[in-house]
Amino acid sequence: MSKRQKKLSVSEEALKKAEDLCEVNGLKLTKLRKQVLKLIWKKPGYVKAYDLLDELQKIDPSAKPPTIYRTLDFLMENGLIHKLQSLNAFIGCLHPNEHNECYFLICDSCQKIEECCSKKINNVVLSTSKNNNFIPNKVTFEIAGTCQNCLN
Amino acid sequence: MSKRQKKLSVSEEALKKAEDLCEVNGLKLTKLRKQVLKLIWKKPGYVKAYDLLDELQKIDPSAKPPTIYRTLDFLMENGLIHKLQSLNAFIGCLHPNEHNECYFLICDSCQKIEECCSKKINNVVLSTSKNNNFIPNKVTFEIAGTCQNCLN
DNA sequence: AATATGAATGTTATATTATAACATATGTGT
DNA sequence: ACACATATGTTATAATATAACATTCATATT
Repeated sequence: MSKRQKKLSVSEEALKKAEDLCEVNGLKLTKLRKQVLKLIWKKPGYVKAYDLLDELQKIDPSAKPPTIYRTLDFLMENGLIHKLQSLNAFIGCLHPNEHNECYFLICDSCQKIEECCSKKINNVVLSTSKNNNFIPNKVTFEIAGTCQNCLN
Repeated sequence: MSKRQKKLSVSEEALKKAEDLCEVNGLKLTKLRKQVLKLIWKKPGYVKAYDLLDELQKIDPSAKPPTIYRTLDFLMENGLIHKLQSLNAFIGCLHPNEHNECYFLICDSCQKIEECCSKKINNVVLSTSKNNNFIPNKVTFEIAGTCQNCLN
């Protein structure tokens, strides 16, 4: 990386990764989809669908619930965002592509989310699935609690 | 157990456990709460809140959404049922009392749920929480996929 | 028994989350 | 120019959940 190259923000980097990933996989990251993804990354922590809709309507007044939900579906299907099932909320994915199982540490106090990946989790999912003759498809693993910061 | 003693069904046993647990802990398993718990156990697999409401209204026509949701809250708080976050659905708990972490294998095809508990899961939650200086409070762990039965 | 109290339930209204169904536009290949 | 598939627009409504306040009920105390 050259010295002159500006360091990208997390959000910019996420956008760039998304563009690359779509390019490579022949997916269309349309204007709408890019806008929504940007809005998701704009807020720290997670976003609710209807808050997102409010934001989007500032840019595009014709946006309606299906606009958001369809876009969220696209982004989820392609691993660019995750849904937090215990919160009915959405969050950008830090590492689209590289998906093995990930899980989330959700701070009840400050609403920050830590996305984690671990072989251990993956192993537990695989081994326990195997023990139960179960073929896993989609894993939801969310741990709510209190983060370091909020303990003090 | 005497030879004459009838073997209890899963549902009957669950009700009995619930009664005992409430007795011991000074909780009131009111008529309403018992009715709802019975309805939850009546169906194999999971139940949706509004389906439960429909059932309850057959017994008690005055039942309304808060009736159900308040009762579900009581049952959840006291470990008698679980909420499946990825389905917005509820299911009776097989082993109230003994709660360490449990997780759910959810068959997408037949809607059957396997509730599992494992030290491994518990360990993973603890170790990864520790690594992140995170104090876990509530764990949501749901694996959707296909069960043995549905593979054939 | 009368009364006070808190917990549980009843009741009305509404908030929040999500999708169905159909219409229109847009991009791409022929 | 045309056909086709995909994406978006639009209207309506379904599904999930809670707030706020009123009433009832159990029980503990007097």
